[in-house]
Amino acid sequence: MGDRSGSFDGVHRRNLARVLGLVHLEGPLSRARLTALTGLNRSTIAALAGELVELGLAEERAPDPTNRVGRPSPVVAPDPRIVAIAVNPEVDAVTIAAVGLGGRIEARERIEVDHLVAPEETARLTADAIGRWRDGELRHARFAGVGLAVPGLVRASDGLVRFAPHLEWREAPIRAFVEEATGLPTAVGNDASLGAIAEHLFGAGRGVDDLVYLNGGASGIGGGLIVHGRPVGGTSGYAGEFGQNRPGIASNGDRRAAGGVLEDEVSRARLLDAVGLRGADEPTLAAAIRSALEGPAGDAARVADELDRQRRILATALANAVNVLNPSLVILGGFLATLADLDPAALRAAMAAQAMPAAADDVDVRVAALGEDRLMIGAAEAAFADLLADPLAAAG
Amino acid sequence: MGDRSGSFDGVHRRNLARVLGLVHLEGPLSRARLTALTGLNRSTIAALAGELVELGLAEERAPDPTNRVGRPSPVVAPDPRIVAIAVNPEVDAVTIAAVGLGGRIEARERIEVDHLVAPEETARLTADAIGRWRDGELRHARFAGVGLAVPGLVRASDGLVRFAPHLEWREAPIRAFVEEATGLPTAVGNDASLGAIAEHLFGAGRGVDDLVYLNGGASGIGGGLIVHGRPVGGTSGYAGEFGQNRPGIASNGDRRAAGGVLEDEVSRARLLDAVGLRGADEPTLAAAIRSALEGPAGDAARVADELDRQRRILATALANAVNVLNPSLVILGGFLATLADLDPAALRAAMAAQAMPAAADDVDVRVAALGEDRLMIGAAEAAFADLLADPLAAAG
DNA sequence: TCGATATGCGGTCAAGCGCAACAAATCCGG
DNA sequence: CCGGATTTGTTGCGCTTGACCGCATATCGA
Repeated sequence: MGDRSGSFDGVHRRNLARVLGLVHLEGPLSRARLTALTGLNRSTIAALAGELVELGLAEERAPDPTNRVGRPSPVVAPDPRIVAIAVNPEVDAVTIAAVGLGGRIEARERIEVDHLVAPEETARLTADAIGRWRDGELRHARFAGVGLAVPGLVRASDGLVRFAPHLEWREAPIRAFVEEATGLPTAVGNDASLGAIAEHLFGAGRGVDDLVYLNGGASGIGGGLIVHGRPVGGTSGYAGEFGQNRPGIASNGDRRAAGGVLEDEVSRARLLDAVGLRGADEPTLAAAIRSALEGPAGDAARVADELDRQRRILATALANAVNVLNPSLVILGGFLATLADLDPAALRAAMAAQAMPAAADDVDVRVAALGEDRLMIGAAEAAFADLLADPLAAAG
Repeated sequence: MGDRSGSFDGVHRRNLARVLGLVHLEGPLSRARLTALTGLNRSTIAALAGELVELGLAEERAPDPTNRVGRPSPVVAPDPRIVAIAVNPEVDAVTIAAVGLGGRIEARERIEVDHLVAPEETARLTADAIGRWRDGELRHARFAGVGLAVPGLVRASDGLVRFAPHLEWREAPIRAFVEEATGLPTAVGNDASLGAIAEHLFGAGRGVDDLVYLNGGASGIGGGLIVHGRPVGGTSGYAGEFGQNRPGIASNGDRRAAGGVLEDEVSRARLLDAVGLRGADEPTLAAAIRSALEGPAGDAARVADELDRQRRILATALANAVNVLNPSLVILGGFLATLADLDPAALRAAMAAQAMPAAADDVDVRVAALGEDRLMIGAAEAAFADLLADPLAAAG
């Protein structure tokens, strides 16, 4: 029963976490604003802020010049020296970044590889990058931990990658490898789930407590859920695998001949195919689709058909999620954002037609906001989680 | 900002709620057991228990005779005089019950009606029942509130029934009606969602923090989710409408000609049809199916086919939910329980075949445990919610 | 009957937050 | 340029609450 939540100690820790969490999420805040946001007393906020400064987690600055009467309030900001290391191994590269407590990317490296990286190699690359930064541009930084965004199934309890098809990792104890190599506490998560967390905290889903996030990548469709303002992991942390779902009803009689799942039907590869590309980044693909739609009639019709087909199937999947979860927001990233952007009204209408009217009325569909920083921010968030949950235990 | 969660007051209230919640959920507990379960000090538990007794929410009894050494510890039990009124309007009857804090049904009435009850009439029937009980068998009871389990879409914020197709209620402010008629604080919820809560707290889902509940009734398929140990309502409280989902992939080419949703394909009416019945309770239906399967070969094959078809479609819907939510348990109630019981292995296998292997491995499929008391218990839980969340505010 | 175990009870202690009074910093109007 | 109004930081005090300690008490087993 080590939680101590019923005791004074618990209150103090919670309040400390609350203040740190606020400056982490909202950026620098005046003490006055913190008293208003937390409901705590001025004197309490002063004490808590002082304690965070002493722990090296926050800093207090001179008040911002404001044009209002009254004594100016000092500004509490996350200590810029606290950073987390975010790592995202992919098929063609490993991206490593140092992310500050405030959410800023302090440093970033994309290490191109000409072979599939093994888990051990990923750990080594991470340790190397940390070493370089420790001696160089981040000489004064304190490294809070490492967060990995892995494109595959990750068991939350021990950070084991059950299966990452494109990296060809199986039952890889990546957390252990990275902790061993770096000496830092490490968190591991599914890339799409971490993307959902990032969008929820800093992106298109700010302040929204119930949302569904779907991301379309080259490797398939992943996603994540936020319920009650908290990320949903499920029992083992596998939650959010929308790509494996089967939307739409099987036509009567046939025993589900085509075993197609969502990510077989709604796929980036099919879009590339339709416009005759072989690998392109998202803007290129979007531009190619747009120009194809305005090109020769035959091509245009074929591309429009494929877009329409994918949009309808995606709409069914979204409608299913909306019926079950009644979210206030659906966020689409990757090529799903492209698909949505090409005709937002059509997607919305198709979804509304298949979801319960009441639930469909509540839901907003938006495009992801964070771009290529998303996974770095999500992974850093995972790395910061312990610190933010209990600053005293993690930094004291 | 009236939550006071950061202050001592907050600690005290939380601890009080914790102790009351434990005796509510687990039944009578010795003070010694409470200290172990909460991690609080002996003296603290003694004080909290005393306070609950003074508030009239609990009672302390002489120690149970135990065969262990040491001084026996007094037993803390929920005060049997505290009751909630649970109401479930249906097409052919309104069921009203008085449920004790311990979860026991203290009184119950099923009022048959020969017409569809209006919301106002439901409120009146509830007030009448309370009046009779107040003067009669529950003379000494304290009524904590009213909980309604409505077979339809309920907006959580104000207890408005958006649409209850079988009752033909539309935009019915049932909460206001019942509060007006009874003078008691009233909570309203969807019947299946409340059933999920009941099964989670007292039934097949005890102690399970991530579960999916699906109930098959005459009117369709409803459900509820528990995530992080908390019921999921969504933005407006509509969450859990699995019946409106479309499982299975549309066969290529055709534009989803059959617009069938889950509850069109997996339905009690079709099962009744298959065995040639016209309305029967669940045991009768189950018996009819079993005997049909052992009857003439032609009939048996037809019934088996229909069972198989429904089972496959249900399995797809379950697999979708398992992929997205990674629950540790799926609970099936109503005719879905019958469907599962007839061949549990087949259902499980069909689900596992369509879900991600890792997620499918984690999940257990069980049949609901509470029977006809389920909705009464769920509705009572909704009525007790305020009291359990903050005993001081609600009873002081 | 006595020792071991476990609990209740009362008192003391420490910790955390709210509160109130005072001081400081800013704006505004004359 | 000055004084009042306003807002907020600072400081010391007091209240509340739960932990801890010592002692009394209750039960069981030898």
